[in-house]
Amino acid sequence: MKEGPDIAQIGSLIGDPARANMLTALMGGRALTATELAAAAGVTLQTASAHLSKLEAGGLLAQRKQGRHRYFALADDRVGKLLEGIMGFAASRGHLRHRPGPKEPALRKARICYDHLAGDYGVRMLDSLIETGSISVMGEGLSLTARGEKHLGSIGIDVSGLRSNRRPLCRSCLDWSERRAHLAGSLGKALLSNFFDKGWARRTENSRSIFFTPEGERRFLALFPLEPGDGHPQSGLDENL
Amino acid sequence: MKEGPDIAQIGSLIGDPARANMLTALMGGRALTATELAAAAGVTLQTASAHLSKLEAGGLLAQRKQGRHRYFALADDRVGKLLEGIMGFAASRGHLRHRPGPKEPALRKARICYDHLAGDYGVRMLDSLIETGSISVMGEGLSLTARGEKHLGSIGIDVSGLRSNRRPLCRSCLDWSERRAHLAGSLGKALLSNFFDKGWARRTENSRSIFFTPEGERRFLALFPLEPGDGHPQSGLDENL
DNA sequence: TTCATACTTCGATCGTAACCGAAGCATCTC
DNA sequence: GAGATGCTTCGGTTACGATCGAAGTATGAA
Repeated sequence: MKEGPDIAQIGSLIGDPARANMLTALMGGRALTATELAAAAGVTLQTASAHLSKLEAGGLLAQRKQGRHRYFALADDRVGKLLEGIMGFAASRGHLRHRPGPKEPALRKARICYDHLAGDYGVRMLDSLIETGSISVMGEGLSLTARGEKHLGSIGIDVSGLRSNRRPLCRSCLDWSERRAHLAGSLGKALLSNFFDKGWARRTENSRSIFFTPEGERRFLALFPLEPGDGHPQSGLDENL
Repeated sequence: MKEGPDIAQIGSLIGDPARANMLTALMGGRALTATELAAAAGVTLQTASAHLSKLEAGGLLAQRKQGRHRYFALADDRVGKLLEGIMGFAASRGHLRHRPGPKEPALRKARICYDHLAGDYGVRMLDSLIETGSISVMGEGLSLTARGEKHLGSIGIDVSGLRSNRRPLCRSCLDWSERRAHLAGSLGKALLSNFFDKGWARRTENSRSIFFTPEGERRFLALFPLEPGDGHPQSGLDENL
């Protein structure tokens, strides 16, 4: 039969638990050293080294040498999208890896998805942007309105600068915990960076979850209000789970 | 670390060559028996049976008993989308499973992707629909215009009937061979069925490729004309590889 | 009932890949 | 230079899962 691309190869790359743990850790968006990834995967350094070689040879990872450290990161955002897609599918089938632990709620509330905000807060942000007319929904796609450009400009997002980027401005990304869409693309990245810069939120160690300060949380919720009782303004974006 | 859904489990399901062959064969859209799938995977019936049990337990396959046959199919179109996504990724990394063989050109020209048309012809069809104003592109999404509804109605597609369906009407699907988008969704399915019903094209045995009759090919190309020299009318849809 | 077909289950084999200890190489610090 | 840290390579063990032969079950045909 031998038809089409070899899905078995990348399946087996993702299929090993140690490698899957590494990839999941790297979904946090920042580059990690081999030692950190070994800890994340729960294996020794030698084993991790072998896994990392395979992942790199398979085109999933990129590495950058820096002094005596070797930093690994996802090769590009297509890898992130692929992984989030598989996560969404796995979540929909109930293949959760764990009994819900103490870190689970934080992860569902706000986490990083490659480079943008996901989880309850991520979904809320997109919902609010749509509800207030900053982003319009067209079929499966999203586009920033003139009103939205002004709105985001007022909080310090340089939209025209982002437009010159090759990467799409708005993109929807299916959230595995909420099973609805959140905002990806260069705008999604810029918004999350903005929150970090302002000190509203920060990354947490060893986890994809994002910690909001009380003040940051207050400001975030005020900036992205939601009409009470109207939980699902995203027409056509949440049907695919 | 143990965060999020278990991507390793579904990765390992897809990661075995025999199972990957089975899934690829089932991307053809029709249900196959265990014996047929064993042949497709190149393993004995006992081995195939074990694989099919795992795939079903993992939620990738659904089975239907019919007499003494047991038919297997992809569980739903989300599985198809997941697989096509992985195929697209694998193709972009050059993980082709084979040296290009004799069946390869036919597969690139026209093939079935779960239930709709893919390959060169699939991409052409969407390009033409966009160029003639039947479908409009909005960000990453697609929507059928009033003009398009009339146009397709004239060839026997009942668009209003499709709209009542829960499944989205238009959806773009990334084509692994062309690396551009083709039309999925209920409309994509309806169009391919229409071609089959009219006798323009038919499925081929043991392959995902679609055979067009000379007459059908002529009609198809006439129905979906393309401005010469304008190869890439899809703005924003082909950037993601 | 008898036979054939379609498939599953059992049991055993076998190959591969994950794994780690130990040693080796590279880079930084002092 | 000496020592420490970060990582890779080598070699050998081990465990898991893919595989198939043989036997067992279910459905249909004669």
